[in-house]
Amino acid sequence: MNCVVLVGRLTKDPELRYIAGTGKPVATFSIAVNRSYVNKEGKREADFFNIVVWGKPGENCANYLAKGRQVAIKGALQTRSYETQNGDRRYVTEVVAERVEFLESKGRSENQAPSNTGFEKTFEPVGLDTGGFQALDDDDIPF
Amino acid sequence: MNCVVLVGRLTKDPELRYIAGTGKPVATFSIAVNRSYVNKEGKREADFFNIVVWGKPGENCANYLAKGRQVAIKGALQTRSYETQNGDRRYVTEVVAERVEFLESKGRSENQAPSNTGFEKTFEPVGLDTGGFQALDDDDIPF
Amino acid sequence: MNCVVLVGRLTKDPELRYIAGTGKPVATFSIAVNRSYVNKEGKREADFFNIVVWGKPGENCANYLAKGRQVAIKGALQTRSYETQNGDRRYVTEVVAERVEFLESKGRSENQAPSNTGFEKTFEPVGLDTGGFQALDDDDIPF
Amino acid sequence: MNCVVLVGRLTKDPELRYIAGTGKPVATFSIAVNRSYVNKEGKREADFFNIVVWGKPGENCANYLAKGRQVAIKGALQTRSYETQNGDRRYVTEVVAERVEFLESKGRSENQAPSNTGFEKTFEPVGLDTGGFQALDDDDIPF
DNA sequence: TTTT
DNA sequence: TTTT
Repeated sequence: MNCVVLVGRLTKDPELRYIAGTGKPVATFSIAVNRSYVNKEGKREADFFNIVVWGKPGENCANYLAKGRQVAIKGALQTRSYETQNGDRRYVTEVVAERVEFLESKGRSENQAPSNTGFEKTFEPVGLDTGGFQALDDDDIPF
Repeated sequence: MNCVVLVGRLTKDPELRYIAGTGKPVATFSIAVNRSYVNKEGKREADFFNIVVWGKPGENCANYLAKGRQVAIKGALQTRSYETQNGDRRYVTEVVAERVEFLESKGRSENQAPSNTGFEKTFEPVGLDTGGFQALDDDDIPF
Repeated sequence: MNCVVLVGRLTKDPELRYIAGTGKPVATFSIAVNRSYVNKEGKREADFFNIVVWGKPGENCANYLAKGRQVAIKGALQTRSYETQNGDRRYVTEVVAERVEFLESKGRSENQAPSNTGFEKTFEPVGLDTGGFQALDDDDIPF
Repeated sequence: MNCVVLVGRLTKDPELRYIAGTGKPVATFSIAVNRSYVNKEGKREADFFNIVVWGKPGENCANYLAKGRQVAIKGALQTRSYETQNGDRRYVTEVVAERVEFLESKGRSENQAPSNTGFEKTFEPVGLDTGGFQALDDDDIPF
């Protein structure tokens, strides 16, 4: 059992890639999630998480999301390791999203999805298409 | 909003530390969580996550858990950064457990909690005492 | 292990009550959560859930939330039974919220929290004070 | 966003039905989830939830699960209404499972899955086949 | 109507 | 650096 739910805001625009060979789309972005408590200086900090979205939903994220947009994400925590240029192994934890819901943003208006996407009206949450969970090759690391 | 639920097995015995200054206990361990799908070779892989448990529940983990034990964990994902000896910043993602439930293990009997803890009978799940969520200092990194 | 996370909108204003004897505050309201899929008529339906929030966070909900506001809720599923006037037992499932985050609403402006609450600026998510999980007496049923 | 994770034990054997028309299988059962806290008499109570599992995973539940077995369930909360014989509308909340993992039971041995299912060895968690989320007709109520 |  |  492995379940993660996060609500946060994109720290920059999503990146969309297509896996060599299969052509499978994968979007990656990171979100800032405000902590529920404040630190000793009385400030609310945030945590930053890398999100991976496979398939058509990934394309939807790339098309409709942008820096500053608020999203609700459900998925699974995943660890991945890769080799650095100096040959040692590094470990990364990321969230493979099974579902991404676009919440209202009202952030900086320059970051808004263009109104002609019809997004604000249709409110189309994206679900991950089946079979979306699979490993990236080492030479296919999205971050 | 930041919520993680995992079910997995300890990869080794928990480590218990006490924060310098406050004396606050903190247990750390990592768990293996089997993936829900199999890889191209038809094998079920696992993900490995670092778990942090503060306070009395952390002490309970240190006392009653051991390598191989199965647990259900609820908590929040957290990122932490630290400086390496060569001066660059490294980021770690871990799960700060708000609740740890001990599931039946029946693993290798040498790893079992001793029966005189009464654990098997009373089934005492541990809850995190309040206020347990706070940052570790850089010189207090548990991993 | 018992964990629920929901994002939805209040179907009406919260109700605040104080438990006889202890004086403990408890807020109750229900939220509409849009389903992730559409029905055979191509419409997106919603599910409606009863939410219970104990203590100071319950008072915060009563003070700052109103019909139409969007919230993210983390809590535990709970069943409760009560006797109807004709003497048979009825069962209710509700979500006891451990945490309620106020998301931006921008709904109907009459439903907005008054701007002088400072809510929009300070973004003060509420966490449940400890010990908040306990049973209502039969004569203290909030719904 | 609508996410539930539960760990509990079946209160009786699952029931398997096939929807009239489509022939789609659906398993239903209820589980007892122990609360994380004890009541004023110092006893740990439980909550009872109805679980619905569609498709092949539902058949797997019917085949391999039995009263007393421990499971981890991930899914979505759902409300359903039906009309009673005296014509008034009743509301039910249930968990539509998207994933059911069989945990070790070691309960009453008569309730165990027969060892020749290979279940204990292969540990085959069931995932919900895609498209499994849909409404029951009123005349198809599983509970 | 409830499990260990 | 990993568990059953």
